[in-house]
Amino acid sequence: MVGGQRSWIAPREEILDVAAGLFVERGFAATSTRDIAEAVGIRQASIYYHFPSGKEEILGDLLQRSIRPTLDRIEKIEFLGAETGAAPGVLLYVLVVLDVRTLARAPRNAGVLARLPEVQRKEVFGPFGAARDELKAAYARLGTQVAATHPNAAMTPDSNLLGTLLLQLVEVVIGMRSDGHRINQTIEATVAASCLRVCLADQARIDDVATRAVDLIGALE
Amino acid sequence: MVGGQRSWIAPREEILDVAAGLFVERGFAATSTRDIAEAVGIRQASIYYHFPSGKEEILGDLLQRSIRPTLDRIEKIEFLGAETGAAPGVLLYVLVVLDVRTLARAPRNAGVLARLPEVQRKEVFGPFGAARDELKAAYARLGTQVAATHPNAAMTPDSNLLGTLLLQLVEVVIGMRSDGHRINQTIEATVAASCLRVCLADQARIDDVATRAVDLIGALE
DNA sequence: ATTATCTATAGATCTATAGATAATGC
DNA sequence: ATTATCTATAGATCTATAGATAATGC
Repeated sequence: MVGGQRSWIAPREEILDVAAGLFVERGFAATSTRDIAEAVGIRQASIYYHFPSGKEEILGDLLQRSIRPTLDRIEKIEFLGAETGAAPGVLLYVLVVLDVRTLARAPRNAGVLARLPEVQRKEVFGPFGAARDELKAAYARLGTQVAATHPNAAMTPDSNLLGTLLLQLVEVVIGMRSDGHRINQTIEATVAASCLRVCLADQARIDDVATRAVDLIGALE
Repeated sequence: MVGGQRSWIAPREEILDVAAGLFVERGFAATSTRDIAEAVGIRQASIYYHFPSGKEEILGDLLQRSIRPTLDRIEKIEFLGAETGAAPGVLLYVLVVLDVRTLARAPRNAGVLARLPEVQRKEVFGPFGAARDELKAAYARLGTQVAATHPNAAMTPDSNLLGTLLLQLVEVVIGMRSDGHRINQTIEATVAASCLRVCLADQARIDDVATRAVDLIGALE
């Protein structure tokens, strides 16, 4: 098999890509295995050769792929923080910009998948939920550290809530992409600055952090 | 018909309530008219007596009900701003707290419905999307006014983006409710303060605004 | 022998309509 | 006559499996 020519895509990959597009646009339950097969150009039953458990297996794979780079990044950033002694504000800024960028570049706007009702509900997707909780916890840790240095640290939100707010801000780009916006550097920087503001940082500190974040972003991307 | 006893609910209302719960939990496409009927305790075909167009009509009704009080509120608040000369920060704070409270109290966490893929996609729900754009525009107006009074107003995000960020922050409570959290006054206040921070407000101003917002919130609720 | 497709199909849905039934209102 | 339900059902899906086919690899 394995036809030659130009731009050959492994069939499993093509199914994943096409299914991602349909799941994002129509939702999981509203997308049939036949819809996916037709969009790929194969027969409905052939889906089961690559994904014996059907649609759920496809979505499970997509979720895992979408969260993996983000989890790796947390480790790198927190290691880099311990290593170089970079300020928590810088680390948070870096994490936000890179996560925003990942969401902005994800094929088919795959970030939408995390919000599908089936993902919240079916236990098959439990591992994804756990990974997302890790990400939220990282935002909570970094955010709390940033706020702790503020003179009026008594106003810092509860750490869990702060993590939730920060992740919520980052994920604004998912909806923006759905609405047809292109995510540019201005948007990246605004989201990152907004995250720092929610952590009580003032403008002077944000300017300083943004400057110092540039190199780290370049190094980690 | 119209049986007496205690706590009678109009059948149409009961269908709406039960369907809201199922749509929120499983999604639209994954909820069949039979699921709804069984949960209500009637036969599948009887749904069509109350909603001749089926599921879409049910969801359409639910969306309209969920956005209506919010749109009314915008008018009231902006009228009240012109009337009393209240500072834009106070108006924004009031709007955020009341919207958070509405989402927190919505039966079945109906705020989730707005994010269902079918709502974004099907043109039947266009009016709801338009209403939501109005809400976003109100956040953009108020947020921009708040930021304009800041000494470094040059750092204000683009108005559209600011509106999107503020609405995104407010809607954090939808996800929190899905995760089983109860939304208390601390959370309300934190979300509202976070919105003001994104609009460049410092802690002193937030404290002042929060104090002055109390009466307006009471008056409008 | 393995890989990757196909055809065909059972069995289980799901939507929406036609028409019956029964109670209440006028 | 109107309201609100019911039974029954056609017609259209949709999933997942069985088994055939054909190409490639050893």
